[in-house]
Amino acid sequence: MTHSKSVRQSPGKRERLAAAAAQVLHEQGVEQTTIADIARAADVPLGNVYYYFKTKDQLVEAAIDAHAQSLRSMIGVLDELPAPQDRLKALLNGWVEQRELTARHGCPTGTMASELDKRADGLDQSVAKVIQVLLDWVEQQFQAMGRSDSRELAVALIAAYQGISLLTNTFRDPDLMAAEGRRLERWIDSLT
Amino acid sequence: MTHSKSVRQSPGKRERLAAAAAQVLHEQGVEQTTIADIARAADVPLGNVYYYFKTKDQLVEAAIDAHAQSLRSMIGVLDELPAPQDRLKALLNGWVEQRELTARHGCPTGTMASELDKRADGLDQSVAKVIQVLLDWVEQQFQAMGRSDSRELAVALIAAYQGISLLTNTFRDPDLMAAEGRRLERWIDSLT
Amino acid sequence: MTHSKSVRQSPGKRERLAAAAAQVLHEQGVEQTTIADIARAADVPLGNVYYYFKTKDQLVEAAIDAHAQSLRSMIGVLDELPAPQDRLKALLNGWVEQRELTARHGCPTGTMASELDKRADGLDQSVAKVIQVLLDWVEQQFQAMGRSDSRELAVALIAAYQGISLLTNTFRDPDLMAAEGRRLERWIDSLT
Amino acid sequence: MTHSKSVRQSPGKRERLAAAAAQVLHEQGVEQTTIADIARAADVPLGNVYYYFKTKDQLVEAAIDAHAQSLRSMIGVLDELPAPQDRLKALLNGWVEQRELTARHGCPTGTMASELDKRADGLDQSVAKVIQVLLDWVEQQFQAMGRSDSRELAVALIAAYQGISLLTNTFRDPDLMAAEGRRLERWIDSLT
DNA sequence: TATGAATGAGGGTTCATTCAT
DNA sequence: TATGAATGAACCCTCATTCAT
Repeated sequence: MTHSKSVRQSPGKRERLAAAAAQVLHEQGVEQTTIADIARAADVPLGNVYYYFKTKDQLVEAAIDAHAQSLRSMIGVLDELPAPQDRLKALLNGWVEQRELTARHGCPTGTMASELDKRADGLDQSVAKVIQVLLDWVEQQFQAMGRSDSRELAVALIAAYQGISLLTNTFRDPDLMAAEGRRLERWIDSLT
Repeated sequence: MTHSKSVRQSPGKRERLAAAAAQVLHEQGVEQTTIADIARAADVPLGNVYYYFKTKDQLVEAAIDAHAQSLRSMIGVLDELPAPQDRLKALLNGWVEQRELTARHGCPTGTMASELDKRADGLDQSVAKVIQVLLDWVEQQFQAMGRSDSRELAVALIAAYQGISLLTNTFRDPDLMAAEGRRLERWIDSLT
Repeated sequence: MTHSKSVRQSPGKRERLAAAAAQVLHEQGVEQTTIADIARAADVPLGNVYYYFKTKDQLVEAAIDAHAQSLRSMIGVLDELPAPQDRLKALLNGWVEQRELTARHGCPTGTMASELDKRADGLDQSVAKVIQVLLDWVEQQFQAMGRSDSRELAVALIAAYQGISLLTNTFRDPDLMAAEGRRLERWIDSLT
Repeated sequence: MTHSKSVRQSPGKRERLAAAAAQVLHEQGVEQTTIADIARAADVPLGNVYYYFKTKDQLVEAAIDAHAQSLRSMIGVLDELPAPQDRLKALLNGWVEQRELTARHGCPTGTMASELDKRADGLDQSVAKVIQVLLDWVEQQFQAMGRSDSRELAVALIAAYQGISLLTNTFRDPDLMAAEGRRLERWIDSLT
């Protein structure tokens, strides 16, 4: 946000850093990742990183923001679909499509939530907000389907995704995600 | 199990360290926990830790073993119950009873699986095995209930637990676990 | 004085920087002050500072010069007074009037002399010269008062001021300066 | 204090570090001194320093304590003298004897007070306390001499010392201290 | 076995200075 | 001249691991 007007600087360097942070932090975890790792991934000299982000935490925050952003854009696409059931199934579809990545590193938001919870800073709240956004959206879909227990169903769906992501990752088996995706699809159909 | 032959050494010091490791690692996460933390929690002098565990990884392994052990003993208790449905519901019950702890630190095994996956060592495989044991047991119950899709159902149940643990922890809301527990109970009933 | 020929450049920017340096360095000390601090205080872009001053040392030098300048102008005012005793008492007066600032940050010249002595560069000599100027002027006053021990008395007076500045600052008590000012006034009266 | 009982450790390492800190910080100033400098001066491996002092600030505090300690012992010696005038003159004597060191680095306590004042931490208060001790002791001597203005005189004497230390250091001229010492001796004699 | 102490390899961060425009 | 950005050397501090007794 802050530097968006400046034209002099290598364009999008801040964004490049945020994107690199999002990727590397997902792959290696927050604690295992050094600022030098992120700098290298973004092809930015180490010292220069601090021009854009004053602390490692701010880089983590930026990575979370990046995930939030891609979540919002995904939701934007899903909202194009007319029927709420189809929106939810499209969401499932996206998850299943990402199963290889998930098998390797887990759900980006979920692993971060898990790891950041162990720390004193407020970053865990930032991740919580991201998940909340998705939760709210899913709830709306169930509501649109006429379910009065929409909240509970939304929690169940997100939990199912987070849980299968963890198993997919732990066993490094993308098929787990695929199978659970099909099961959840049937479950959604059964709710109408 | 390990070292059961050596009787000479200070009784249970190794076990005390393993137990302390299990607890502290759950509370703080692997990366955030120093050997000194564990030594202090076990009331063992720092230097002495290395007599029992040559590396930090071995301590982590011992903590995983401790979790495996308590899982086995839990399974032992559950197996007393005659009906597989009741066994599964008792399992659910245990999860719900632990919801406060889960809200604070997540599922011990799940958070470790998530964190250890980011590391190069083979510790992630150790956690995977622990989860595998539970998975297999749940599968057996579904099989005993006459379900041919027992594996898929087992995966779904464990995933649901792992996922709701993560949400419970992220939002620090034990009620999430309670509600999902009730929902899963109904789901199990519906499978007969 | 310096650069008075160049008229083209943004008027007084160099002076603004020197003045800002003098103030901020007094408030924060040389080591605690970054070039960015001075740039901000002078409302000059960081990079631009280096157009006027090639190194931090040169900025410090400029700050010292600024203090020298204000010392010279003060002496100019004092010299208007006809009697040397009155000139010295007016000097005391000025010190006492600044006691609040001194309580907060000490004597600008004294604290710099103290800090710069610890460094390898020749800046300590620059501060020494400033103090020398004052010392010489005070000596002249005592000489005009007919004292043959004028040098010793001058040293004593400046030392008393530097010392009480340090105590005033250390204990953050401006009253110390006020009381010592009165005492020194009586002392001067006693010398005639 | 804390480690005084332990016999295993290289005896007095903590003290060696504190002494080295006191010396090096006096010579180079707080900001100019790195922990590595102190470690080298004490012949202690860098990392090991942190076993005894958790932060640089604690090392500075230890150095201040060392100065306080030597002040106390000096006072102990002076108190042996029967007459308060002689005690004060002996104090002066000690200052004059140290004039070479003072010319090179200033008064250890004074320069620290000056430098630490610029920092946010509470270390300045620690130095203030040290000076306070000396101030109180000097005041007692003047009181014993029957002076009702003992506090003011004490402040004046300490200020004179601090000030002449600064000048002695700034001009690197130990004779300044010597001359002022003689002058203050006469002054004390004149007060009886 | 037990224990305080020692070691050293990183990691995060700061900042004077330089660069490119 | 003006300016945001880039660079890299240093510094403080942590911690797994080893040592000496």
